[in-house]
Amino acid sequence: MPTTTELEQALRAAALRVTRPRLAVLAVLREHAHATTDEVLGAVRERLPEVSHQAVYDVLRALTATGLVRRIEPQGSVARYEVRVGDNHHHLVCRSCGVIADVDCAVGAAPCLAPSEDLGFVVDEAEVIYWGLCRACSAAPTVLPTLDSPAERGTR
Amino acid sequence: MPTTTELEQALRAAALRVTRPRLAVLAVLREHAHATTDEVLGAVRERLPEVSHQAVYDVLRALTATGLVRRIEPQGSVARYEVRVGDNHHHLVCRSCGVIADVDCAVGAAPCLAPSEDLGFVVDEAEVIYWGLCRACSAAPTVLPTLDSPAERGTR
DNA sequence: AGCGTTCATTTGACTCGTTCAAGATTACGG
DNA sequence: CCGTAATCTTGAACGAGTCAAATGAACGCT
Repeated sequence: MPTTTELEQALRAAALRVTRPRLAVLAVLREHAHATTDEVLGAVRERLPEVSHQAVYDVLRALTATGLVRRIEPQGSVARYEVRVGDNHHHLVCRSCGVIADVDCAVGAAPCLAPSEDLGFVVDEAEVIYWGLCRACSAAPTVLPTLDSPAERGTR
Repeated sequence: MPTTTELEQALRAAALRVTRPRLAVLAVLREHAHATTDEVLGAVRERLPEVSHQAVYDVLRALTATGLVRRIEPQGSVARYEVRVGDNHHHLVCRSCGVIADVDCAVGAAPCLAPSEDLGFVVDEAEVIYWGLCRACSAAPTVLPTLDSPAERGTR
C-alpha cells in the first residue's frame, strides 16, 4: 500500500497540485487496476463522500495527460484506468466476462514498435490487446441454462 | 467496384436476407474503409435516401456478428467499420488527425497470438494498434499559428 | 503566518453515440 | 401466391462523457 507521501511526490513531480480527490484516485487505482470511471468514483467516495463525478473525470484526465495513469478502452467497454505506466505492457481481455489482465511485452519494447510498413507514419507506441476467454470462462459453458443460439454473443 | 451479385452472394453465404440497406452498407464499406456509423449512414443515404439510422445500426451489427465486417474503435474515437476481414491485419492511427491505415501483420498470424504468458486465457485474436503521427501531421506543426503549451494535446 | 492569484472542484445542464420498443414492411421457403 | 419470420421505420430513451459558471482550496510570495 502506498504511503500518502509517496502519492504526493508523484503528483508534485508531475507539477500537479496535491488535493484529496487526486490522492484518493491514485490510491484507488493502485489497489484496483483497470477500474472504470464509475468504479473509481465509487471507491473514491468511500474515502471522500462528497466528491463530484466531474472531479473524478477531471482528475483522471489530468493524471492521464501527465502520464501518471494510463487510459485503456477495449472494444465495447467504457474507459478504464491503470497506474502501471511506462513499462510497455499489454492486455488480455476476456470476451465473455470482460476481465482484463496485464501481460508483459513478449519481445521487448523496440520490436513492438515496428509495423511491417509504416506508410510514412511516425509510430511512438504499439498497443496490443489479446482477445480470448479467461480461465474461468473457458472452463464454464458460455451460457449456463439456456443454450439457444450460439451465434449471438453480447455486444457489450 | 463490386457487383451487386457479388455482395448478394456474400450475404447469402452468411445466411442473411438480401436487402437494399445491407447491400448499400456493404458497398459503402468497400469503397470507404474505416468509416464511422455516421459516415456510413450518410453514404448509404446517397443511394437510399429513406434508410433510418436504426437500420444502419442493425445492419452493421448483423454484419459484424456474422463476420462480414469488422468493427474497430480506437481510443476516444467512435466505432468504425471495415470489410477487410480474416487476414489478421492491424492499424496505424494518427494521434493528431485520426486517420487510420491498414498494415499487414509483420510476423504472420501465429506469433501475434502468443503473449509472453497467457495466465490461463485461451487467446483467439491479437489486436495491434500502432499510435503515432501520419506523414502529413508529422510534417506539419501540430498547431499552426498559436504555439502556446506543447503539453496539451487534443483528447479526441 | 497571511494574502492573492491561479488552479481545482461543485453543481447542473447538456451533447452525442447508441440502444430499446412497437408497429409496419419485406424477403424468402413452400 | 401466401404465410411467417426477419427486417426496417419511427420515435423515445439511455448512459458516458463534456461544457460552463461560480465557489473553494492549494501554493508561492512577502
